[in-house]
This record gives sequence, C-alpha cells and structure tokens, in this order.
Amino acid sequence: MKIVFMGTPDFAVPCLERLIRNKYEVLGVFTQPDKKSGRGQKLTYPPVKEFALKNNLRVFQPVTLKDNEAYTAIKNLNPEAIVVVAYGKILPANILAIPKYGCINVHGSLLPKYRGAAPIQWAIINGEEKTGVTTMIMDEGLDTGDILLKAEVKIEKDDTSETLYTRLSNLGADLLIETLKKLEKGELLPQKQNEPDATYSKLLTKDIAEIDWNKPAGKIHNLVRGLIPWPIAYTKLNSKKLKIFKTNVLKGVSGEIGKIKSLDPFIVFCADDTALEILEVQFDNKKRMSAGDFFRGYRVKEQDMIIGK
RNA sequence: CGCGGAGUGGAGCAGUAGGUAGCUCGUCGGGCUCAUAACCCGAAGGUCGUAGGUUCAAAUCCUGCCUCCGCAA
Repeated sequence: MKIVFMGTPDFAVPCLERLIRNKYEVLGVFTQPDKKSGRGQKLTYPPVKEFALKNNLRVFQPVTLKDNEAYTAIKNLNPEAIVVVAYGKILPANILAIPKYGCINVHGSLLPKYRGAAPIQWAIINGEEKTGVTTMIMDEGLDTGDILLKAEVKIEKDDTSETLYTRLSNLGADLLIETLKKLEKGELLPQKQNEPDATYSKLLTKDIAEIDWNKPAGKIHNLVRGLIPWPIAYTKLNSKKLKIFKTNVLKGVSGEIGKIKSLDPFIVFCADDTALEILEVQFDNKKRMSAGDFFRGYRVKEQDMIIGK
C-alpha cells in the first residue's frame, strides 16, 4: 500500500518505523516545521524528521495544509492512505478526501474518551486504571472519526507518562499495521463513536503543575506521575521551585495539611488523613536527586522550611 | 549571539579580602548491644571539570574549551 505519513514527536516514530519494516511504500513524510528550541535556541528537527531523513524518505514541512500548495503536493504523491500520528495539524476536507482508504489516525486513548491533546498524561492524572490506543478513519472533527480498532493497556501504579508513552507508542504502531492489513482486505467495519461518552483533554501547561497540598496524596501522586517528563509537578520550598519526580502515598496519617512531617524520609501531610512521601526532587538550578541527597546539602534548619510557598 | 546557575574525596554541599581543603552521608575496621538501618571510636579516600595566564604562592584572580542544570521558547 502506498502511504503518506504525517507525524511529529517521538510518539509517532514507532508507527513510521513499523510501516517501513512491513514494506509499506512511504511516499512522503509530513512533519511540523523545525523550531528553535532548547538552550541557545538551536534549530532542532522534530523526531519524525530525524527518523525520516535517516531512512531517506521525502520530508515535507508545510506551515499550513489549508493552502493549495500542500493539497497539490499530497495529491501528486497519490497515496492510497494517509497515516496521521500526533502530527499537530488539522487536515482540511479536501485532503481527507484524497486517499481511497482514507486518513488513518492513531490516537493515544480509548476513544471516545480523551479526545484531543495529551490523552496519555490526562489518563494518568485522572487516575484511570486502563487506557489504550485507537485507530480511526479521520473526519473533519477533533478525533471524532469512526473507530477501526482499539487496544487496551493497564496503567500500573508506578507508571509515568513517560513509561506509558513508550508502551502505547509501540502498541499503537502494532495496531496501525493490523489496521492497515485488515482495511486492505476489507475486514474492518468502521464504528461510530458513542458521542455521550466523549471527553476532551486539554493541552498540558505549566500552570497545572503546581501541587495543591489540600488534595489527597493519591491525587497528587497521579499528578506527579502524569507530568513526567514534562512539565513536572512542583511545589515551593522557601519561595523556590522544587520539582518532584517520584512520590509514594501514605494513608492513615493525620497532621496539619501542607506541613512537613519529616525530612528523612521526606513526608508532607495531605488531605483526608493521607501524606505524600517525596522520593526524588530537583531544586532550583540543581540536578535531579533523591530527597535524602538533597537535604544532605540543603543547609536550612527544618523549622525554617516552608513548603508550598 | 535569548537570559541565568553550576562543575571540590563514592553522594549532597561549605570554602571569594589567594598561602597545599572542611561538613553531612556513605564505605572499611573496631566497640556497645539479644539485635539494629541506632549509638561510640578509628581509618581510607580529593593533582578542587579541562588547558593556559597573573603571582613567591590559586579551589579561590584573568582567558579559552568541555560537561551539566534552571528560565524562556
């Protein structure tokens, strides 16, 4: 099958890799334009572009798909299917209509739950016990297309968005190949999404990353896990930012909410008689380290430490 | 040229009016103890990121380079 691939971040790379490995003919790869990023504002390529170049694929980085230029380019490639994985742009109707098998999207949730951005992170933040990937035939809406296949995974207690990402991107890639094979054989019957069950997730931003100690420890633990590797949950310690990477929930512990119970181990009281043990932190301009290491060098008396502001 | 912080024994840090380095933890040995991650005694371990420069003398001053990190994107 002749395919045009569209994707941008790491999540999309396994899909492209599987397509190549399974001998699909990848006519071209669309990805977001290069951006200046990182310290020193260096121009960096999106991960999909890196991978595409290494595999000698044609790369397209249009600023918009809504003009005639992008449409014509895709039309001329004459794909039988367009595979879209975390591309970051909406496909207009005229492009959706080009391939005979349609535009296939791989989404990191069990649709219709978690349509939109950052579905994997929100599944963890909300404490879901399972999530998965879904393939669908795209339409003009935001993740509203008819469902082709789904695959579930269990969210483990210590999963972070990072670990879940890895699992789901590989699962998604496998599901994509299965979807394409069955689609080609005419074995798939697209299913309408059940609208009343639909939920949407927002793009992650830094302002959701500050920990609210008035919540129960379990919720905070989920936030911490969900915000790895970005933007990282944090609290303030004597007015400076203390990023928190790893925590442990303690139950049946009562104390004044938002106060430090002890430094070794590092425990803070939370709502509903719970407490959060903080295992790994990163302070100010320091490196990421265990709470024990941090307090070994942080020379402020315990009674002078103020958490949360 | 986006802004800024930092590289000191295994780990985290202190040490800027320049004179061969200290703390907490860990490690090793010994002691106490029914026992211990607890306590006591002792020991090992650092060419102070790297290359030059200034100086009688630099971890501490100057210059280049490498690496790491925060913010902003």
